[in-house]
Amino acid sequence: MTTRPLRKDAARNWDRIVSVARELVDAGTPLQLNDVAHRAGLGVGTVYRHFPTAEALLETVATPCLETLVAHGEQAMADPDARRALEDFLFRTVEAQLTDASLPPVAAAPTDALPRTTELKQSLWSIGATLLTRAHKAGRVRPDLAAADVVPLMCGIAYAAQLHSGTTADRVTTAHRYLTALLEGVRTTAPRP
Amino acid sequence: MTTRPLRKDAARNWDRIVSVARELVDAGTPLQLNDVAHRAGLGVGTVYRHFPTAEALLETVATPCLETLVAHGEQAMADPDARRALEDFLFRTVEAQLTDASLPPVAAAPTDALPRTTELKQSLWSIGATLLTRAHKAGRVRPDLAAADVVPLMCGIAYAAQLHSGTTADRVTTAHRYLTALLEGVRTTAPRP
DNA sequence: GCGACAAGCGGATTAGTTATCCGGATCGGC
DNA sequence: GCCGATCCGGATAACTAATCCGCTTGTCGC
Repeated sequence: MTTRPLRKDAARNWDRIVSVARELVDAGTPLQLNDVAHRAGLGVGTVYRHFPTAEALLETVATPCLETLVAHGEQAMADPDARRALEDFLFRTVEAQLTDASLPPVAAAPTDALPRTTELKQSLWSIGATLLTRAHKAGRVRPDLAAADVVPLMCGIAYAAQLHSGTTADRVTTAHRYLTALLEGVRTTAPRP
Repeated sequence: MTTRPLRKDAARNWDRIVSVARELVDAGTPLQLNDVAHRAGLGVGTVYRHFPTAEALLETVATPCLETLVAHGEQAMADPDARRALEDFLFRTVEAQLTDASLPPVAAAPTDALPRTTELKQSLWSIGATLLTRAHKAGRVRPDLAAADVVPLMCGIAYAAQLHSGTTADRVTTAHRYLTALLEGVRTTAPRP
């Protein structure tokens, strides 16, 4: 059931489109397929054939980042320190959203254009759940938070940090602060005065 | 410098437009001025004259809620318990955003269409800052959070809760949980085990 | 009341955006 | 180098946003 590889020219165009889209995303410009086509030096039809909607293109742009996040998450599950594993994963998730503008809309969308996206999002979701459960079982966090809260909270924190003016680095710092405060609120040991 | 009152028919149309817009917002429909005009039984020109952009109309719809929030905030400043005053204010702010769909976009917008909106947002901002400072001075919260963090965090929490499926009431509960965890993370006294 | 003029109305029309469709070009296997 | 499958391109249709101006209506002085 593996679909045959694209014809050479089609593959080349696909790459061009995605790379133009990546640039636009990084520049903060909203993706408009006609615009992408023009910038890639291609006909509009070509772009619409490869990506029926702007969401599909955006998800394609976001895919590598999601894959990286999943990889890091799986790595974190090997960490013997359950609390640290959770924290690392959460921090990475938030940071990625601030660093890559393609992630927040993809993460927040209730429904996906590409099956692959759904797959990756589910992986992230379950990694978060596993890490949280593990930290909880190890007695390192209180049970105030449920597995279903992890991803939304990360999106929320990224969103909050995004509202601040300043550089991306500033926002990452801010998000880190928020995340720390939140984690402090769910830890089992009392903080030092 | 007070601008003369609207002519009677103009005032009536203004009301109609705002009330139609309110209904659309409550229904979760994005505001389209042509659509609003049609539903209000008015010409498009009439709507565009009163509200040059969809943002202006949305802000007008949101204004009463913002005013209520400001009023509650000012009331909270009279509470002798600094910590409780802060919590009340924060909770109300988050709840309002989940209850009224006009608030989140207005709160998050970096720039406003109406001067009145800017005014109200600044009030909210400074109320939050005051309450936080007061709670801090009373030794009830740690200085991890700055005044500039209050509003973005409330937006972020509302955003996170919004990502959950379920009824509005469910989301309010969820948001409350998030806010509690966050506040727990910045309190000065150690939580009970 | 009535006239005159400012204020407001309406919706046809223009500008801008999104998406489709199909005749023609290109590729790759033979 | 031929042929069919695959893919391209951009004209065009469909939809949405915003403007403009001739006509109507309310208000105010008499």
